[in-house]
Amino acid sequence: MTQTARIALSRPLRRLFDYRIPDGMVVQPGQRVRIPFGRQSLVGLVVDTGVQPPEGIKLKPISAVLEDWPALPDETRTLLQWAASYYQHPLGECLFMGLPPALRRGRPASQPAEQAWTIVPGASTAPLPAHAKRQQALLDWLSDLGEPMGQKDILAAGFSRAQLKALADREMIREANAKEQLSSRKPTPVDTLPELTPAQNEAFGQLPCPDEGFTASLLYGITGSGKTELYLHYIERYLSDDQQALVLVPEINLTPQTVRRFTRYFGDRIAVWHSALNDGERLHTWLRIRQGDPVIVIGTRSAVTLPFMRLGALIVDEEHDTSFKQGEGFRYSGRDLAVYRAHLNQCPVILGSATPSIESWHNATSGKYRLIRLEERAGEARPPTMRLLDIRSRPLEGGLSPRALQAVRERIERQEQVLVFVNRRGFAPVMMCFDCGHTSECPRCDSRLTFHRRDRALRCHHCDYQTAAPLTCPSCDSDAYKPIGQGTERTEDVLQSAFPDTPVIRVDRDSTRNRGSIDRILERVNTGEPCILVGTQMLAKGHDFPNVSLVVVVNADGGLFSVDFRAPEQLVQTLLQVSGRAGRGVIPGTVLIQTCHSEHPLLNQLCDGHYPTLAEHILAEREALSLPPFRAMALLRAEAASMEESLSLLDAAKAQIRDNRIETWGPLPALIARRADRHRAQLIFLSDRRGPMQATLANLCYFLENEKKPATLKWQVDIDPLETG
DNA sequence: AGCACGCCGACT
DNA sequence: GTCGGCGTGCTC
Repeated sequence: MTQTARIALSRPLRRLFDYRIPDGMVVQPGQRVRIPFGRQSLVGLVVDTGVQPPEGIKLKPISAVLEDWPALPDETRTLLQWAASYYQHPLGECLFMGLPPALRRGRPASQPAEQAWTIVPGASTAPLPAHAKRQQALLDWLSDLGEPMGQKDILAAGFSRAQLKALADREMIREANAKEQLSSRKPTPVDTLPELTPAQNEAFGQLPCPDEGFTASLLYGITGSGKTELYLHYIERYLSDDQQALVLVPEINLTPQTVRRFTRYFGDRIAVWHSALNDGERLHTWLRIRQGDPVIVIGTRSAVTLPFMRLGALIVDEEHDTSFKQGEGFRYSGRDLAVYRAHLNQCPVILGSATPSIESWHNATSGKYRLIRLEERAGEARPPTMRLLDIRSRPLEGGLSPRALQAVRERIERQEQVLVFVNRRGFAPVMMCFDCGHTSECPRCDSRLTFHRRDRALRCHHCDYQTAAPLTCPSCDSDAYKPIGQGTERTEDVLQSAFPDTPVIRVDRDSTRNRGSIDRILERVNTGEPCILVGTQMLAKGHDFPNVSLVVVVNADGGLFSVDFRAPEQLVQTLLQVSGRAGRGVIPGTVLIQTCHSEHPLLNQLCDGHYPTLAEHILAEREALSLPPFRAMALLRAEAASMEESLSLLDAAKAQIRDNRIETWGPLPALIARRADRHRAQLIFLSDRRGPMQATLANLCYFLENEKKPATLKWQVDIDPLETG
């Protein structure tokens, strides 16, 4: 009987292809192979062997195996296969996510050893021409070191390739071999961990012991309670010297500061994984993990697909953060995959947050996860006082009420720092004509253009359209054509003129576009000098500003009356997170929340600062409406050149649903129906049971893929969507 | 996704 | 008369 293999390709195809295994070739699942496909030669991943190929097809043979071990180890492969069916995404694309780009392209799974140089014994005494000063300096330097030095470091020290070559030609230095390089690598010194506070110790005692196997825990720790210390201690205490660990963090939290904090205690065991790594760095780290080096990976969501061989613990920090869910393509949740991964590896997973997602809170309070509470701030810090400021019919300057400005003034006079938070969601500055009411709209989207004062540009935040802001109204030519609403720039200006001697630092996507700029800002704030930070979401996330004593929320109302069912959850999380930036040091913190709805129950509960109450409130609402987490939700989105095309595809999809356990809502045009000249609509699915829903969606994808339709008509499914607008 | 084959407009 | 536009069909 001929040997066969079922193979996945890095293509958006919802099917696999069978090949013949030539005599003498050994192939197992997870292995990389080279195969003929049509008239091209591709890299494939073996999914299964000994399969029954479809009838009437002549199998082509596998050309070669790329290595004799599986590039995807069993758990990683199982994880990605599960994810492919859960998220209805083509298996091949999912599996190839588990490979670094170099391996996807078929490059060898080995690392070219870094070129290093070492001195030839006795060479330092031999004479060099007197004019060869740099060569002499290099020779002396290497001689003093007495061990091999990487070429990168030599060049970084100011020497040139020419100087290296000259010395090599004189046979005074030579290339070091791998063994010499390895033995010369010194472990970085590590500090001992600071002691835990009594409250932290109490929580620590409740964390799962790894020999319990799989456990999922929610660590609910208020802002400033020191969750990171707990993670550090957990790894230190429970991870053995030969085990690997994964710490997932939101993109924004993976700053050099975070990494430094871990490296201080774990030295060379720390490896980072995020979108800014280049292909060489990715390959290097991937190989380290695949070889079973006892690394502790700090990474963003895609790190969950790394080929861990001896995973001992998983931590998801700020687990509520929406950046754990990929927003396009393979729309997976890194947090949810981490939980499944822990289950596969039979190891603990800890989800940490001061404002847990409603899903996780539900899992914890219903007993599916263990709930660990840490409700005391570490050190001297006390929770901040939160107050609502009603701004109905109050004069505002740059969005700030007189009372808020007065509060800022008091803090600055006391040499403290202030954070002004602009919740830009639905509150961006637009240009409006005060004579005819004209507002500038994007020609390609159903949205208004945002005014950027720096370069007097009008930009669309939903596509890449931009244009110079006209000086007079484009409709009636009136001079009364002015920006309205508050953006960070306007608030920044008002604050700067009110406090000319105090630095006003704006932190938003525009001011942090350059690499490392956020880090420079953080360092500046950490000097403790009085300053005013003005910014968006970015400021809400996990940073520690010990000298900030006042947080002003310019407008809290964006999420109060949204059509998106997750808006209240996200509003509460954002406001509590940003409030948590106040009073982390010894100075007590105050939070002022400006609102036009000071009687709103959600905002009033928020001022008690007690997240569990809010979470229970939101959960009760979700239950009443049979929304997640009480029912599973999925979304089918469509976009096309016209709304009719989008809606008719969704109608056809809806007609395919015969299972009465699945409820459908829609199809309806999206909140922003036209975006970059594409007309978007969506169909929502809800069900009590995940199984039937998954089966139905799989059939639906099969149907839609085989339905012939114009090339411009695109569709996608989103399981557990975060945005339903 | 590629990459082919295939059938209609402006060029040496 | 040809080069080339991208429509649709297939890849074990």
